[in-house]
Amino acid sequence: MVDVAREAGVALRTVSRVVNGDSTVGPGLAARVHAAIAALDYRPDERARQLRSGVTGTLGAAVRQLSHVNPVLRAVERAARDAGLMVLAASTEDDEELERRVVESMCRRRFDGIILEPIGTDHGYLIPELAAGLSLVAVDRPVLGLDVDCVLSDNVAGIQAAYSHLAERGHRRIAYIGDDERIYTAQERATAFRACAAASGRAVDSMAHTGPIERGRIRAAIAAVLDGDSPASAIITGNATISVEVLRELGAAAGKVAVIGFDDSELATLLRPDLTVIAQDDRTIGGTAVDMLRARIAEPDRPVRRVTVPVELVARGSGEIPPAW
Amino acid sequence: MVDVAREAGVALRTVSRVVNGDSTVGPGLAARVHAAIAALDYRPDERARQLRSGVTGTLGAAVRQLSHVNPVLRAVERAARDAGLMVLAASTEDDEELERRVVESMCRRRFDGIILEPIGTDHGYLIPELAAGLSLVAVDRPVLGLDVDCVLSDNVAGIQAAYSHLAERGHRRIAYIGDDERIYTAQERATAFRACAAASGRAVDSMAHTGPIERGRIRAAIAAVLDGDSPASAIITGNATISVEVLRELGAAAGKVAVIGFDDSELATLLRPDLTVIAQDDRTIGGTAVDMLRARIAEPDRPVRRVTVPVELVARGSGEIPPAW
DNA sequence: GCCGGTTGAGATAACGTTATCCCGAAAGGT
DNA sequence: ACCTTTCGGGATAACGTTATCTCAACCGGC
Repeated sequence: MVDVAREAGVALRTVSRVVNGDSTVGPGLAARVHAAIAALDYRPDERARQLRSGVTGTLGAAVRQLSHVNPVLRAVERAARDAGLMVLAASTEDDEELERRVVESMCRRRFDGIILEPIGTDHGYLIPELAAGLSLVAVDRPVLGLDVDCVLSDNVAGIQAAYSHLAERGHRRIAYIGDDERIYTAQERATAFRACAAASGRAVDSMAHTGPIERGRIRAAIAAVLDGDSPASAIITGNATISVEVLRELGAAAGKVAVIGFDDSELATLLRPDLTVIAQDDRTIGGTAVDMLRARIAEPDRPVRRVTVPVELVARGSGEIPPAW
Repeated sequence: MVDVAREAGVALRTVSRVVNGDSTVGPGLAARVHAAIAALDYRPDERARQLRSGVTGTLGAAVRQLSHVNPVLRAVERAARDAGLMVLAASTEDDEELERRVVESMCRRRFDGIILEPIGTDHGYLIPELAAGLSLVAVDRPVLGLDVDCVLSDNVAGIQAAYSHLAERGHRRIAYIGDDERIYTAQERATAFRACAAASGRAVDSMAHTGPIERGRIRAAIAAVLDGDSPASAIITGNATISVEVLRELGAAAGKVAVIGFDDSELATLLRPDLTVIAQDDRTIGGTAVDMLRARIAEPDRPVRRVTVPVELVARGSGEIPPAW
């Protein structure tokens, strides 16, 4: 910048004014400065600008896997863009240690705020950051043990809707195959399922199968649920990946048993019959997360809010298969 | 930092030494400084550190859609992490203007280098950045008109492999349904297909259908190719999204016509028969991109390299369906 | 001819770090 | 007792910006 000033024969401050489009600089000087900028390949340094001016205009997004389908992240990017903010994202890979490194790195860069899909149970490292003024909104799962803004889907209502949908169509034996219950959403959905089953007076244990997503486990769960003297006539799955694996294992039998999947996906309309799903409102979740983050940035001491976004049951066929008597 | 120094009763420079784990500071003083850091909720400012020290340790990734499946990005993140670099990513949304904003923003932040999935045809805005020392590697598509490092899949060999695979199994009428040819890879694949068809002495035009991904267009293309007096017995698709749409439209007819899809995906083993695909070597593409970027950062004047990564035909069933005579 | 207001532009001091240079004291050798 | 090392630590000056203050010149009005 000092070189540009010398080249243009003006003061340092005038170069800054030109770069920032300050109107108090005459057109002649501005042209000289622009010429000097082009001649010297001058690039302004955002870090120095932020350091001096104090504004960053940047949001961080720490999500499980950047390279996976993540409609919430898409909504976050869109909402942030509409608000004139830039989003820089990184993956946490479902690794607590990596999550910590990513978030701390974003803090050191003084991002205005962070949207986090939290993993694991120990978020103690956040305490000093929050004390030092970090604005944070958790998405999809709460930050356990810490009073932090968050936006969640209504998992319980989703499972209830699926269960009722099936029960109303005459299903008496409804099974649930879900993800590892160490994951918050998986635990919440499985618990909701067990409550539904218990409320309708049925044996719970034989119908709820949860654990890590492995082909062998899914196959065993399906076998346990469909074989035997009183087989299930309907299956609710715990998330999109489980849905894929269950449908893969069911194969030709997919038309014989009712299936409702948690999470919508492009697969849902590829299969025959199309998959009935409990769809999360990703647009609303992402948009709300950005709104809440901006509100917290503007007013750090505002009360913590926990927002639950409704889900929607989308009937497409697989959930409307009647029980085989 | 100056507050911490005062609190601990040491010089500013000593706080910096402690934060950076400099061994020349005595354990007693270090403990005092750490206590002061904790007491004052001091967070080091990465921007100031970078400004002074000159090192950022950060790579930018500008990809089409963060929230879509992108195995290359995953490989990039992994390789960068192994090299001790942080990756911050943003979406370009297939929008030239947004790509420019994202890349320029990363430049102003002085990221060490950028990995870019370039879109569109006009990358003139990159010229001054490159002149000013930007390290950049293009992935999946080249930066048209500019001599820039890039890592590409061997699209031509992939199409040739698919065509031969089908021809060897007796298919005489092979069709291609691809993406909009304004997209580089789509154009390259379509051209390769036409060359294959011409080489085997067949009419080309009626068998190659390209254009934007819209359900109506795909349906019309399939109808044009399968109906009529000499219907195609095999279809090659131009990318994963086209594969999904083609299979959706084929429906029950999917078992009657051979299909080879470009790009592997989790869908491929969900359908019956499983989908034969031309799989890109995402791991190698991502890893190579990071290697090349690091090499260019280390040696800005090294000659530009264009690397083509082989693809692999994975036979799973759908590509081995014999022609129906 | 003087005064108040506007307008264009320079000087200087931050922002929060680290690099460089320097110094005092303790340790070790003759 | 003196000289040299080594080591712990301080003072000061950058890094590339912008905020704040200042100042000169110009202009119209009375």
